[in-house]
Amino acid sequence: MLVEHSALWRHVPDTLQGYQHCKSDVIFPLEQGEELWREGTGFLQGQSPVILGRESALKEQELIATQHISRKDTSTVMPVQKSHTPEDPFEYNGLEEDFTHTFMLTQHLLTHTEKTPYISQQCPKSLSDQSYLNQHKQIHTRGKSCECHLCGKAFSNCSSLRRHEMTHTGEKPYECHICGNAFIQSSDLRKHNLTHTGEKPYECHLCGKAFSQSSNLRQHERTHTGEQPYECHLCGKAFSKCSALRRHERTHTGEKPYECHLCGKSFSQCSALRRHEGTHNGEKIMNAFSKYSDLR
DNA sequence: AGGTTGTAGGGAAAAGCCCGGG
DNA sequence: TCCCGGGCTTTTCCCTACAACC
Repeated sequence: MLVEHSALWRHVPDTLQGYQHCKSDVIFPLEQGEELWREGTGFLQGQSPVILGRESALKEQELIATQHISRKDTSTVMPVQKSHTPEDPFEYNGLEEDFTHTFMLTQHLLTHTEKTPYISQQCPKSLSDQSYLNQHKQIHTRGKSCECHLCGKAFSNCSSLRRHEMTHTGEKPYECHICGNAFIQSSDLRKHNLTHTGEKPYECHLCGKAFSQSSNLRQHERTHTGEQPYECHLCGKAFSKCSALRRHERTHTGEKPYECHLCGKSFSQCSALRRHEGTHNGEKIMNAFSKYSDLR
């Protein structure tokens, strides 16, 4: 099974994350051997060259990750898994070590690929990875004084850091009394509670449709505005949401991750597989019917 | 013509994480 | 410092429509 791109994407520092780029904007060019970053001309021109100046390292990283990362007890059919929990570790075949977070694994992988440490120009600190260094720079440039010792990310106050550190430790202090799901932040629990109450406080002013989360409303509003911020860099076709772009990109790559367990035929979309499986059900019914007829 | 498939539009639900303000 | 609300982002699953093909 291929590692999902989120493993790599999570590794991209915030200097990228504020941008309206689907992660495939970054990953796909890498797969095609393109440069994300060129001095003054890169498609993310104007951002820190830190990330994109190391496209070769990223390519190598993804290649290695693709070759070595496997999830324990993976299903061969399901293409993408939910986010990973501490109980759901990643395994690096090369060393047979478990990593509770994908980013830890990617960081670890870099220890095999990069030899030169990255030195902060503002302090004596040296870091094993340039994205760490990028995070670390915020301490000097943005007055962020609290730094995560695990990933290098910097925060303006230590309570933010403590909360962030829970993403590493797996600590989730806010638990739902109804279903037992736990969350790092109280606001996340409140958001979750709306799924139990059915409350939908966000209403579209154009059609009145209501949503439980503001982001779902925003997604919906694009159906009114026609906004399509996600563009395929191969054919130029644009989509209103990132997942639609990623689905579309499979038409270029030929990737068909959904396989029929009855006939082995593969499909690019889950719903296409399900529809196809219905044709087998029709066959089963016809077979049963003909057997019944034979008996009579 | 009808069945099957490829593709895309859009909805729904949910979760992870960060930021800024009180 | 902590809590809270808001915002951004992503993911998965689903249904459906339409066109093309066999």
